Amino acid sequence: MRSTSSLKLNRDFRRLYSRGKSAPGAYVAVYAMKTRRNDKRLGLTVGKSFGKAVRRNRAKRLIRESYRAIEEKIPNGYDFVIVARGRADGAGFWQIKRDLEYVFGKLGLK
RNA sequence: GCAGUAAACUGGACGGCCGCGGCGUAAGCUGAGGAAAGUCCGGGCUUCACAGGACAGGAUGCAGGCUAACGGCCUGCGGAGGCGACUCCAGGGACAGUGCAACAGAAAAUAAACGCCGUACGGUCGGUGGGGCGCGAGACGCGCCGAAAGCGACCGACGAGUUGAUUUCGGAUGCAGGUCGCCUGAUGCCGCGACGACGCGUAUCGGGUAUACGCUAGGAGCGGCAGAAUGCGAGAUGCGCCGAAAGCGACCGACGGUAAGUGUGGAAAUGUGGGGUAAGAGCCCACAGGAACGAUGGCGACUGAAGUUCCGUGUAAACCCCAUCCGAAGCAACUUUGGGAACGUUACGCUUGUCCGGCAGUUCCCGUAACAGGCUUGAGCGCACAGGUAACUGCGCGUCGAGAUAGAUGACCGUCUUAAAUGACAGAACCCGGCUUAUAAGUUUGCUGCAAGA
RNA sequence: GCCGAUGUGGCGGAAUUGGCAGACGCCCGGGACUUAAAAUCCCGUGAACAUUAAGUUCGUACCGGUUCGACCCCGGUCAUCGGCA
Repeated sequence: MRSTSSLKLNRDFRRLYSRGKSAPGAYVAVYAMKTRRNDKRLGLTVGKSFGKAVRRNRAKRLIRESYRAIEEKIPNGYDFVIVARGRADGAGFWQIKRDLEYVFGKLGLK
């Protein structure tokens, strides 16, 4: 992803959960927060209760691909955390992508 | 063809385009599995100064072989199951010792409670064609009513309870109406045994204190034997009371013998039949069963002819004994790069216990340390040949097939194979060998049984 | 990744040298008391079948094994919880 780096530290995730703006969708939930950087950072989370390793990897890949498809339309200067919800298990690529677009629209960042 | 059994394999292929990890200056090349899983075993590798000994602790447990090693694999042996192909088995030792075996049952591992048998033993009692007195005409069988007894069953009640079949006694009365070698006779033993349980078993039923059948406990009666007085002769019979010598019998107790029997139980001292005995017993005999020794064969587990000796359970996935093996920790190991503190010659430490021996700088804390190495060529994979029943081994040729570090494989399409491909189980984290578990659908081969055909 | 522990009614929690499973408490249901409720007292309560009554079978996370007999002993799965950095 050209203009996006990844979030890795636990304290970054904690800061977004407690102080970021959030919006739930059918399959994913997005936390967003403004930063003073001039690029974007993204963290992906799939909880352990979601399923075994194969299902969690599948969900992460679909979300990452969906994010890549709409990355150009999202402004810089933000951190995001995308959380996969339990219903996303078994969902197709188009469903995830439409839901992600809807959620980002809800946050007014599209 | 149907049914089965054993083994092996596949787990879609090719391409376009937008993205991701690794290698590479670049072009480009390459990128999850048969289980990558569970972490149940075994190793490599690394560190603990050296990796030494003993105990504790743990693991394994038929034989021979394979392997780096194993609790794995192969081939056999023994046992169990199957008509068979074949499958399954933690498969050493219970005469080294200790423990445990609830309930039921007389008794559960040191047998003896009941029973059976014996005794010139002790005690209690019984009945009797016997003796005395009195009454008196019926008796036997069947049916009715009531009571009692032993044997069983049941319960929100455990009781003078209810109930089942059986037996005995009594009562009222009805039916019926007997007998000549016969009547009385407590009781015991042997044999047969109508009937027969709500007990036990089997079958049926969706199920039941259901139904059916069988068996058993119980059991009138019949036959034989033992049993006290030389009974009686046409009413020989019946009932009540008194009385008790001898003999007989029963019960209780004592002493001894016995291991046949006793509804239980997973298991009761090997089973059946006969002899034998006071009663009994592998006490003896026949047949059958088991254990030890044993010729022969096999490297061995094992086999087990003839024969000899013997016959008190199970449990060691209870403690235990025997044999063999095991130093510990794990890539978050460890190596490399700082700062501070403490203790110092038997103190600390040597990676979960104890002791002995041995060693010399060791230990702790902080930087939520950093980032690099460890990190992928290895007991590797494929093919051919040779050895071996096989597991496996040797040798030759070819080949390189992920290496991430919040963690890379995804999206959209096309073509082909196909019943379907929109995928069943499932994602490497130092690396191997196994085991175990999950798995849609499909393919191939060997073998077995049945049926048919030639 | 490594190490360890636990699993018994609706809930907590007993039962162990291997011998009657569900003690005890809470919740729940029914009844008594009350005008009604609370509190209190009494009774019941694992599941299925059968209910007039008596009863039968299955049940200690799941699947096997050892044993006459398993919550307990052994092996294997599953789930949950805790610890190490």
